[in-house]
Amino acid sequence: MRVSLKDVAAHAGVSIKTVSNVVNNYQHVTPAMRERVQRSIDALGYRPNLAARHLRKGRTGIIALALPELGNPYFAELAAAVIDAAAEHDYIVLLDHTGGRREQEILVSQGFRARVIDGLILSPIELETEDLRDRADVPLVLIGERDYDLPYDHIAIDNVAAARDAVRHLIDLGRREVAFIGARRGRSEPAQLRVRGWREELTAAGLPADEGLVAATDGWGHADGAAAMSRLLDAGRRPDAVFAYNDPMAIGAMRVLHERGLRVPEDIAVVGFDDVIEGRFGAVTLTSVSPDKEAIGRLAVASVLARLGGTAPEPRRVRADYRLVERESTLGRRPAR
Amino acid sequence: MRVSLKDVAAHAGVSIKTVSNVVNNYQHVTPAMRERVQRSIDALGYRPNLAARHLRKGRTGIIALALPELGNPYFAELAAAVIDAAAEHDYIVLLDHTGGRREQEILVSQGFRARVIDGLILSPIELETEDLRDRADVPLVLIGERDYDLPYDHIAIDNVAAARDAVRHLIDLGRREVAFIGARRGRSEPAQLRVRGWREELTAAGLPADEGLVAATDGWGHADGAAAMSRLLDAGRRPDAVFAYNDPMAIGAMRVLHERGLRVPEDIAVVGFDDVIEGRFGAVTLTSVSPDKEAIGRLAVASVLARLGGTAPEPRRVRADYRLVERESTLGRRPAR
DNA sequence: GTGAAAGCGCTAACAC
DNA sequence: GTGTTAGCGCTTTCAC
Repeated sequence: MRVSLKDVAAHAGVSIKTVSNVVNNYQHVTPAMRERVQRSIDALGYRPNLAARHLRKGRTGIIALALPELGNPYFAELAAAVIDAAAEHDYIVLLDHTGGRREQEILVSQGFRARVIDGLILSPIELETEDLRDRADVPLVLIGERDYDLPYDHIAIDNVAAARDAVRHLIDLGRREVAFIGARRGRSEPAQLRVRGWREELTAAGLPADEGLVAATDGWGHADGAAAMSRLLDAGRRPDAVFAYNDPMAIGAMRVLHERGLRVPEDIAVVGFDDVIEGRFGAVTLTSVSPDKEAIGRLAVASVLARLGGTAPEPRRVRADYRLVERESTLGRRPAR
Repeated sequence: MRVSLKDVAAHAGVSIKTVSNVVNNYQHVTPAMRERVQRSIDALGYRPNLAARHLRKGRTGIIALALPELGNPYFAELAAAVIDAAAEHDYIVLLDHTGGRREQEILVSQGFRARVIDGLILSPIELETEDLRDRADVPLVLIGERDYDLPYDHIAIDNVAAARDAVRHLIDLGRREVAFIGARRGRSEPAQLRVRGWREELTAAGLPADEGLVAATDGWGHADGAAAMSRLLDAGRRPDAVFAYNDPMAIGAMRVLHERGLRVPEDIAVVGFDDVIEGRFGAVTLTSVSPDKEAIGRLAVASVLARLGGTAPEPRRVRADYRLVERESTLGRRPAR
């Protein structure tokens, strides 16, 4: 059976409170007493019962992280960053995946799936502003590329600027017809900011932002990128560059180009988003926007904990860093990886 | 403030117990009473406090899943499978990553990091048999390719057989010098079973199992596979086939072959392990052993819960299915993906 | 079928 | 500095 504070107290011949003091590193305990109690703790193999502590304190020590999918390495790496950042504050992370589906995201945001959490970090895809109006009581922090006008902290890179940088890079290389792969059908448009960046930069360069070169997709995986690329080509379009919503889609698109005998970057240059490890090891390495995942994770955790501690200022947008990593899919083979 | 059972009881003019009965769907409650209480529950927006319930029942409703890393999509997909399987039983999953480091794995196995869990599913890399002798009290289920002689449930595919199938496939294609990439230095040898399969199948085919073609690595990512491949080639070896410990390593190796102008599969055929999505979208799609991740996740969860429920039989090994998916990296371009 | 009361293990007042 | 005690919100005997 499990040993409790009481057992330790009896074993050490002291009161429960004293044991509690030792366990919680309370200041005013004499070293002698501390050691005596510690000995009993070790002898009995006492481990605090968190459920009881939580009941008492009203805190669980758990924050939830809800991501669209784990299979995308970007989110996997982000999850690792959040888990590590939380661990530094003695918090543990409960991971959930929404599949990027609105109903799931709503459920998660209302604390349905994980009802034992102190706070929630959510990366929404389809969630709409109105879904967040009436929420459960735990602090919520948003991460990712959607743009919401709501009183929650939101950690993200500047998606418009990053997209502009990517398109600028392509234009600087002399490309004139830049396709965008990965806009979304329907009213929910997660890629909105990146499409906007694409449009703004083309316009700024005096180039037409040809909406016929914007390929919508249902999902955001390799296969969706491949399908979108195929559709574009089948429609008779032959852009000289492709900017994809994310790396998996860019890689899917490159596979199609390869199958059709089109060379990357000679015929078509490709830029992705997220800088996933996979992009560094293909036959053609992938140029990509690289968000500082570690910072996003760290900032998100800090944000939740600040709100939990009541020390948080007004809800705010926090910008994480990013940089454009140029590789073979735009520069060609010469430069080393 | 949070509403409790007591509040609901007062509001409905009944006792706490009656409300509890309704909340827990206890059988013997008159429909009239049930509805009256339900109305109060709805009116007050009552939601049960899980911490209290857990304290009382001694269960938390949480199981932990400890994986070497999330970045590897194989583990990410496995995590998704476990999360879904657990959700079907109203369990939530706490995800942890060990980095495949022994100390971390020991800590996790002793329930150090997550002390709120009812059970644990662990995928060990470096963990040794002796590390598991003295453990915390929650049920433990092992998954993955390590082989332990210990009284815990262990869910895995037949790694030796799968490796033999992979090598057999290469031999059937006429390959005679099959390298193995991803053995491990040091005493801990996670790849052990796969190396054994490699050795057995070569021997069975009357071919030499040339240990000089076994490349050891420190990690198991793309870069490790690339480095191992480079080393092999730099040492003057020119196998006509490579069997890699996992897909990322296989892809890393293919990148090196590509850089050196060696063709896959004409010059060197490549087989990976895990059937990660990435392998289906490279310039050369990757032949790979495809474990039934969904089954592994489902079986692991079922196993933990059975042990929790006390309905579990003797600790046992459970074999999940797998199949060899043949693609361009062994068959060449002709067959469709 | 429903109510009263004990207690899960812990923390935090408050006494001493 | 250490002990006593109440009570977090719930489930669960056991009466009624």
